[in-house]
Amino acid sequence: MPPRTFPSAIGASAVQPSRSRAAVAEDLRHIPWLDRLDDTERERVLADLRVVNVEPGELVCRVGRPVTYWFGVIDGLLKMSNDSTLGVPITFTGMPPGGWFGEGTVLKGEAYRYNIQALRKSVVAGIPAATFHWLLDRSIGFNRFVMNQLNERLGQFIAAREIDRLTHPDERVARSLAALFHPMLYPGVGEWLRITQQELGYLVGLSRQRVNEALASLQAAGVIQVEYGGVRVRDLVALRAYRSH
DNA sequence: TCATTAAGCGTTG
DNA sequence: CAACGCTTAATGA
Repeated sequence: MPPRTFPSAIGASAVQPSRSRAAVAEDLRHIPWLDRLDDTERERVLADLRVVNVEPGELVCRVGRPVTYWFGVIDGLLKMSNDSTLGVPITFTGMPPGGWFGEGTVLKGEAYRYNIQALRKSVVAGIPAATFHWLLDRSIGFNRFVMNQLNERLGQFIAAREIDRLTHPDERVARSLAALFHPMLYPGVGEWLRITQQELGYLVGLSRQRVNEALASLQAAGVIQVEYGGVRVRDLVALRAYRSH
């Protein structure tokens, strides 16, 4: 069975159940821009919002597909990558909880330029492109959120270029981790990031053993704490600036 | 030679 | 069962 994309995953909600009312209510608390809207705006968003469970490997959106939704990660972990049929598969970034993405594509009304795929069982929300534009046209708070998001992501982009230049695996892991702990882009993460060493390996481009070794170094340096099934930050600034010796 | 990796497998949470 | 640690053989600078 070919991987489903987000709209069809919604359409298949009879097969793959939507979230329960209680679960969705809990999900809403994890949407960082919702409290910037007025009552009218929030009412429309709640009417248009779709929240679905996504299985590991499932595609949330696919390169070349026309834009349909602006997406957010409620729970789980997604990865953004290029189209592997067009060349060497490259993972650009991971998308942890609290992250919203696709606004560049929605703004331009173009086709998606990346594949977004679930690395593990996740919960993904989306609002239709029309709703996104409607919010942009009337909510200053929403505009601020999107503008700030674009700005912060530009910083991530520069950081990613730096990571590419780093040769030492420990430093690459440190910077990549720091990016995932970004408090504004991924407010759902907090201090505790649920990510396996294997998943981190996929994102950074290293093997599981090497990631494990790097995490041990970072823990020895006191910047993180390695725990079962994830990582806890102790010192985000130091993690970002970590140098190996 | 040295660092790194994929794969397998036993252990642990 | 998922995540982790450990071992081994292969790879490449």
